[in-house]
Amino acid sequence: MTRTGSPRLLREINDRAAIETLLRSGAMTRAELEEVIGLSKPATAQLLARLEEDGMVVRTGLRGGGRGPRAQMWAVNGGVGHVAAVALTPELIDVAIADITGSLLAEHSAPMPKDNTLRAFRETVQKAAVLAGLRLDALSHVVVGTPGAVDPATGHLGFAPHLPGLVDVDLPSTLRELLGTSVSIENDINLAALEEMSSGKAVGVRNFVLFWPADEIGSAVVVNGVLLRGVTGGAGEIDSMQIPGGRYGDQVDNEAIMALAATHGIAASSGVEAVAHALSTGERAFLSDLARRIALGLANVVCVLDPELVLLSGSVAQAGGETLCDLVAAELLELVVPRTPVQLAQITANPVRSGALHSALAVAREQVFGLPQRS
Amino acid sequence: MTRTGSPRLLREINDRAAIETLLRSGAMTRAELEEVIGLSKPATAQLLARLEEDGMVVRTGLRGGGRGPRAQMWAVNGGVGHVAAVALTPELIDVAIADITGSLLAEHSAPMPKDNTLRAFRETVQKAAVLAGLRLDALSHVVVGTPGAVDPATGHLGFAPHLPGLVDVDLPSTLRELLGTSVSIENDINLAALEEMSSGKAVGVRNFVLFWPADEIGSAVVVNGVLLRGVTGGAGEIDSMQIPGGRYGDQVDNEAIMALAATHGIAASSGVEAVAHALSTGERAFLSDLARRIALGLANVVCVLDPELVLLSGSVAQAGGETLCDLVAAELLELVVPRTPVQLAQITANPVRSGALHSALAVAREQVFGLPQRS
DNA sequence: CCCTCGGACAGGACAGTTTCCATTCGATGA
DNA sequence: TCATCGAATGGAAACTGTCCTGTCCGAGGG
Repeated sequence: MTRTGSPRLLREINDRAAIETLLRSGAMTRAELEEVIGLSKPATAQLLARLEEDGMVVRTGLRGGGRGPRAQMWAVNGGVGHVAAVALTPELIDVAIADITGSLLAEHSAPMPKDNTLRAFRETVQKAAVLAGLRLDALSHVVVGTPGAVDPATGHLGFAPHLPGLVDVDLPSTLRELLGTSVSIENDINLAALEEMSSGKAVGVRNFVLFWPADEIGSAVVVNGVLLRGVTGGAGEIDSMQIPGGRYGDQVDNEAIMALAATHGIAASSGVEAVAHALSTGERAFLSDLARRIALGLANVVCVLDPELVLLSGSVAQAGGETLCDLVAAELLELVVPRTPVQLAQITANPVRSGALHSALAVAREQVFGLPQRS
Repeated sequence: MTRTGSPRLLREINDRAAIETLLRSGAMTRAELEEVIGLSKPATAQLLARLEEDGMVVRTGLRGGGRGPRAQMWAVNGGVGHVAAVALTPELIDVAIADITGSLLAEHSAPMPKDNTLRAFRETVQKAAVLAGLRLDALSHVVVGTPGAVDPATGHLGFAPHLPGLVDVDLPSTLRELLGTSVSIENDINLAALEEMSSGKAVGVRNFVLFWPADEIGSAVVVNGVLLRGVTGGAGEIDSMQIPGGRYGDQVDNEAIMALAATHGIAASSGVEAVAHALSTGERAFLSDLARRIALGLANVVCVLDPELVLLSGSVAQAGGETLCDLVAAELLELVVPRTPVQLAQITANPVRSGALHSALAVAREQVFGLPQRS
């Protein structure tokens, strides 16, 4: 039940601390590592020697400049593990390969075919691996970011995935066999939230909600620094939330936004276009109405979670910019007691794939080093 | 940043494991303790001798019955710390005193006065302490359970507290000075959830929602085994949630339930009475309507959190019993994708004070033993 | 009377700390 | 320009702290 408590445990604790430090801060000298992990000189030296013996760390040159001899620099050996991150959309299969330190080794993408989806998936990942000089079985872990969510009980992809050939199967098992590696599947919005948390607006924020109005609406919930997935993988799937006027999804999805725009005399072929048009022409009434609708649903989320921050992301939010964001914040203030700040998400360049990469790194590091996940 | 990693750390780890085990399982012999914490016989003997020296553990008699010599029984010394749990309602100040092992030492309650609330509070707690043979400053920690929630930023009690004399002050600081001890204030529904989690229907459930329709409605949210409080202390305050028909609170509070009952020809002086009456006369239509209203709000909570379980508690839910519970579950199934089970809460005897006691014990144990965890 | 179990002691293994020494190389001053 | 100093690196030996294995003794029950 409880930990063993033998001296061996100390080794593990210190080894993990050292590798974690080297991963977080990059290459450093033995003296710097001492400082961070709090071990003495001989202990740190032995630790590094042992990890080098095991191939876990490598020497990466000498540091010059200061007084005294040039200090040996140490870094985690990237070769001990590799990961793949895949962003799946109805249009594209987008793959990135990195080593365990997080260095990007290769990128490759291919259009999503009409059929033979699985085969195309495998070939695209394999091509990316080859570009990185790897075989598929060299991948420690693969994270696939996709619309919809996987129910852990069944492995089926639920919540309107729009991905032909990937429904009604146990997707994690299927992909695991297809690639011959450990695979996990994560909701795309969740991954975007992960990315905001590690290098966007939500750095250091332990409780926030990322709201994503696009073709489909959805959200990601982070509680105590951990992504909330839900028992059936459906946490944050607020499309079916009931607000005054009916289902939330029916009021802020693409069609609803276009319809709302039409009532304000704005003709547009998509919600994004309508918002962009309204913004450029200074049509505030439409944006206010839209903001009120968005805020109605957000208010319910804020009631339940009382988060530190609400982030708006996705194409519609980005089109609306700070203007829409401020309008939503003002409407939200009228509806709920907490004065939750609303901000635009920061990451715009492929947040899903970046988040998948972070997620894959966390899993692979746990596999290879036994590290519990950290950001 | 990272832990020191010296051999001394092992001591701490093992000491904590031993005390945690003794707290969880009660008195035991050295051999039994060995088994649980995984130390050898001499190490465990030394550990106990050292803890006895420090006054942390005591010998509690000998175990007989088996072969061989009678083994010494060891237990945590309850005298190293004491806690108080207070349940505050508009009617009553209800205090319990326990030692750090959780043994109840004294109970005492007094009616809530119209004014001089703070003085009455202090005197009631002090009386309880005296009954337990203690002075106020012997209390390691006091947890006060109350309607409403404390905003950590201001210390003010928000969300309709109904407690005269306790609003518009920095309540934690005020009470801390009043008692001269460490005090924390916790929402009553949150404490009820804590109690369900430690000895009710939610044992082992890491993600659930406790819904509490009574005079006021509210809920508690547990995520990853941790109570979610929210930045302003307002997590779970779903009273102001917007559902079709308006504010959730206006549709399922006491008055709304009576009004709804009236439309079904049921005259009652309270919501509880209306529900009880409907149940005894087999008036299903009213209960169905009520269940639908309740489920509408719950559906939104389930959308956001996708919990493993929804518990219904509070007087109205208890009056409705399994019948109402099943009706709510059925309605919920129509509204959301996840098939979240809905159950009646189990703890009916003063769940708030019991939860406060657990909470206070957790804090005091961390103070006294440095234990990071909750049992 | 013997077997079993609790308690205690001794020797050894493992991990890390302290202390000391040799080496290197920029900085300082003659 | 060159010698010297001092700071920083790398390594080795001796010591401390913690726990484990093995052994022994004595007290009870069967």
